[in-house]
Amino acid sequence: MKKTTIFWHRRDLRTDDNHGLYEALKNEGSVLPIFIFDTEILDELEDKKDARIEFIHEHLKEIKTFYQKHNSSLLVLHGKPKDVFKKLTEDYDIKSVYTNRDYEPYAQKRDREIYDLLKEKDIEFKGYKDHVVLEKGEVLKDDGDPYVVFTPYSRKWREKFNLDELPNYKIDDLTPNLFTTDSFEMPSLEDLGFEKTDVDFPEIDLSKSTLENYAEDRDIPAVKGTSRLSVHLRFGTISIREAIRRSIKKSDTFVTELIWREFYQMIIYHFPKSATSSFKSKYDKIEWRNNEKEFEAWCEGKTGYPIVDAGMRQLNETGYMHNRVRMIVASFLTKHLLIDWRWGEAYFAQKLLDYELASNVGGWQWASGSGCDAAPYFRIFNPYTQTKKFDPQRKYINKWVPEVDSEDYPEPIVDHKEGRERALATYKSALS
DNA sequence: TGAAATGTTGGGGCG
DNA sequence: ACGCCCCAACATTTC
Repeated sequence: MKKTTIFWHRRDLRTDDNHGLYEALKNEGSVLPIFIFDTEILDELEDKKDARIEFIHEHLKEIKTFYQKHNSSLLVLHGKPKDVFKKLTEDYDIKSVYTNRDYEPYAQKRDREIYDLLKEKDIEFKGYKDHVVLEKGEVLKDDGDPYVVFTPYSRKWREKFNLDELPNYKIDDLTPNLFTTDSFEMPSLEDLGFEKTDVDFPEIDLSKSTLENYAEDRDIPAVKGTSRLSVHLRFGTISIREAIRRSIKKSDTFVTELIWREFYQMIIYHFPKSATSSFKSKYDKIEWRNNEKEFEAWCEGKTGYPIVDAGMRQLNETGYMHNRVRMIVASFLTKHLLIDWRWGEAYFAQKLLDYELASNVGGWQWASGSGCDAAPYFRIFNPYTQTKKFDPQRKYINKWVPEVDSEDYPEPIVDHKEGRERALATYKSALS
């Protein structure tokens, strides 16, 4: 049997500027690219019309077309990664497995298991930095500890970053016959137990005008002022290096957002427990009200607070919510309604096309006050003030809550002043 | 990557 | 001209 090297695609659904793929082709012959639809993850998804699965599926088709142009194919599998690899080691004489590193707790555990499994059979498992520009261990305090505060982290990140040294892993120069020549059928969406949706996927906008106006426009939800990059970065349909190359000289504010992303990736790697418990443990003492009826009203966009309801309806209808509004609805849920941030986090996980655990947990813990470098708990957003500042014409509100001025629109679920004071009292007693 | 409460200042109306 | 009050505008502090 011919020696084969596997390249395992995960959250890097592209062949262009892909570090692990580049290394596999550079160092090995006969590379077999694979992707696994992981049932450990898929089985957790309640809605069988999940646009994210469709997004992955669509992009796998594109990747496969690319490989086919090189007389190869893409092997798409369905199952538990461990079982899949056991089978692969029986079907192929595998020399090594290449992949790109993933810093989430589940991925870390999965990769450790695969590493152990392969090691028993004397197969190398090699991971590469691809998802971020600077990873764990590269941006540390002078004493070697990871940063837990954003501002000094970002300062160090910018110090370490060098545009001229930013690699572009082009595989066009590498010999294409390094791929295996097998041919595979890809499972359909239905084979995987999912259905087509009618969701539109956002297209990347890194145009000159968008980036130049980014600092000013990004906070206005009625304006199309953001890059729409999130879902593409999450699934790696664009490389982070390419995103930086195209933006770094045009908008500092935008690059700061990309640094926030790396900051949270680093936090989840160093502090995996923060995915499910408060970064600052004393915040776990807060006595959440966790009223299910109120949670339902929040989910459905029926709180009687127009800006909150607009955000939740945008999320429900499109799988996306403007970032400014994400902060407002998160503050409202955790402060005004005193509902556990994990409930909100889980709802976002279910609905957001661009759901990324590290950023989502980071954002929710920031809003609830429990996170590293979070806002102090007494910073409570006033939904009306936020509306005046960021949606003064109420364009965004009118778009998503057309009945806002009619009798059908509900009364506020809680009075702002009372909600604010209740939150202050509850947090204060938990933290004192 | 707040907002509200409280404090300070200074212009203007008025007796 | 003066003191007094009101209050907007701004600054500071508090939550």
